[in-house]
Amino acid sequence: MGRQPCCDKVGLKRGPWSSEEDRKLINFILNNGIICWRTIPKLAGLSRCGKSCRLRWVNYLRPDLKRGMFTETEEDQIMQLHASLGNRWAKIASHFPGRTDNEIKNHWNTRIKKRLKPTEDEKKTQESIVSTVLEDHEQTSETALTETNAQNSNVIDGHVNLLDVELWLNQETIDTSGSYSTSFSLEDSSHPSMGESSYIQEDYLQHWVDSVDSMLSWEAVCFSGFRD
DNA sequence: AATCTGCCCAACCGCGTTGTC
DNA sequence: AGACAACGCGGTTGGGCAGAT
Repeated sequence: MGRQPCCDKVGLKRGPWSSEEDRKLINFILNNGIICWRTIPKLAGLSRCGKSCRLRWVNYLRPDLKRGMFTETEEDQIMQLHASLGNRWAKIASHFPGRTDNEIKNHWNTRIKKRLKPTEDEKKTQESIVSTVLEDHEQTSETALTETNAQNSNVIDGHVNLLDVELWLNQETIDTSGSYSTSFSLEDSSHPSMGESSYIQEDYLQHWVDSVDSMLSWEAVCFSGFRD
């Protein structure tokens, strides 16, 4: 029925990546670039599927990744973007150079979502607002439907598009809480794409390789310490 | 000190999309 | 046109960790 797994699981390693595997993947990509994810593990000497390699590179090893806590400004921007884009994490991430979709998604699910979770009182208020809106919409739409075909209306067979209501409610919350500005504008991302990676200065790249190397050797010391 | 509980996040899974033949 | 392969994305899982009991 469904699609076959991207690779047969036999003989392929899964789970957390070791520092040795990271080193192999980094070295390979730095020397050869990314041509075809499916062939990379074989050529780089890794017992992983291409998908796993891609994920590891994109979410963890990429040189332009910005790690660490999200600032309040970033959180506010994420909330704004989520209100307009929904769960399109890749789109949202494209507005944050150095942040990955996975990182933003995790942050949203573990932190921001809780921050936005309404209290019981707020829930009741929202529910009453929704029912009022629904009633109003039904009344006005009935009139409208008899007068016109209302083809572009948000009301389909008498039902309001709930997504619009939700967006509207979000907007309401944002406006009244004053926690973030409504004059937010989306900036063009200066995030370098993979195709542009060749423009990265050589000394910058070298600096990064050095830092990754030291990080990996530090990890190696830690891991061997644990093993001992 | 041992156990439990909840949180965080890296990694995986499966589906949709896109490209190629 | 459709079959297939590869990639990209969003949802979900599970292991490690910290704090609570």
